[in-house]
Amino acid sequence: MLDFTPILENVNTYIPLSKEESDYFVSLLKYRRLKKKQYLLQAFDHCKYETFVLKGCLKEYYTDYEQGKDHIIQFITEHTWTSDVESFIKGTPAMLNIEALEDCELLQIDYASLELLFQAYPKFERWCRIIFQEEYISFQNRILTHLSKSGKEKYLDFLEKYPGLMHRVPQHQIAAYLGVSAEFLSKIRKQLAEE
Amino acid sequence: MLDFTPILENVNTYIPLSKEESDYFVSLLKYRRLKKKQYLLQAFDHCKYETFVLKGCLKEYYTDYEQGKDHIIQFITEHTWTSDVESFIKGTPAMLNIEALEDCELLQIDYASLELLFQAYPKFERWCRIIFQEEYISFQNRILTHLSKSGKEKYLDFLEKYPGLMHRVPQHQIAAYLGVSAEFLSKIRKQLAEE
DNA sequence: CTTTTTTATTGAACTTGTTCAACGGTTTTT
DNA sequence: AAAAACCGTTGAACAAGTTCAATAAAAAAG
Repeated sequence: MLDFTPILENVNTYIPLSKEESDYFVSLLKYRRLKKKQYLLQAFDHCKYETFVLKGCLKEYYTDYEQGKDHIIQFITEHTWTSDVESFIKGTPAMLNIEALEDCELLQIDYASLELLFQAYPKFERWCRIIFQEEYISFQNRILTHLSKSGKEKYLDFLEKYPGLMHRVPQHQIAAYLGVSAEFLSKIRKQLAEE
Repeated sequence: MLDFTPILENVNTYIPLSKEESDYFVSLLKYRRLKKKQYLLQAFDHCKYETFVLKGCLKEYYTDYEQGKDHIIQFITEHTWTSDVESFIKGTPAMLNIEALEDCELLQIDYASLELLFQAYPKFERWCRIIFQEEYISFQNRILTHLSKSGKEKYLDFLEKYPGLMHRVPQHQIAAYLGVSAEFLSKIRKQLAEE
């Protein structure tokens, strides 16, 4: 039997839900599993779902075909949401890939269901607004980091902000998140170890 | 007499408003002028307003005291919104400065008024949610740019995305937005001119 | 258990971008 | 009208980060 506690807690942090509201919300969710290396979303497809991670870890990234390089926008771990927002909302082809780095358990809601939810209980608009505000703030901080910090500083910040992720994700992918080459990250770590 | 057309159009893009809703919204707004070089917000103050720009141009930036450098998050021009979102919502001290680059005319709404508005007409939550979604997408693209592009490419992208701003804002501030030194931007421009 | 694939490290040569200092030309301010 | 502050450019020396190629270790697949 499926445990909806984590997702309900996630919503309840921002808007208190009645039994009726919780039940309706839960009735719109679909359960899905994904094995390591499988795609939740591929670039150029239409992103049909907002996805909540119950278990596992994924990466959301952009592939630059000219350079032949991946750039990681975000790692997505337990109890957070992911989607290609623009594709989800506007129905345009996705720009991003989302791929499982571990076996995952997920809950998904599609666009039509979300609109039903908003119409039935407008307070969910508020919840969604607050989620986006939070993500906006964290993207803003990420931009500041890129504007002002060296590779070494970005790496140290990452360790503080996402403790444990370093041992869960291959190092060259951390590099693709920080915006440095895999080789350079290796040299940063060597230098830090020598201190 | 004040012209509320631009701000009402801005809202109406996302949610259609009745006369009553428009009137109530407008009644909550305060008009304000700012001269060039004046602050709309200073770091460590509390950001009390969301601000809509009727006329003029501002910069939103973070001052790194260790390095003694400013890093520009965004230029804000006509018909867009600005605030230090985290400070506005959570009441914490602002991290950012917002300063007029030209004489400005502004409309402002404070936190209490915005909550009144949300309670009176929940559809404004939707509007606010969509605004944040849009800004989220544009921040995401900015991060991708920083992950994948050289100084020259970032500059060319900037010219395309914000035509005219180059001639409205001092060049060294464009550099502080792009994340390169003022001298290097000058060299990029020289190189482009020679082609 | 063996093969293949993925991952991390290292060094050398190279590229991109920074720093510093100097200069001349505008704007502002007084 | 003079002085001060601001702005953009340039060159030389330097620092940060990339690329490429080689190597070894670890993990996944057969």
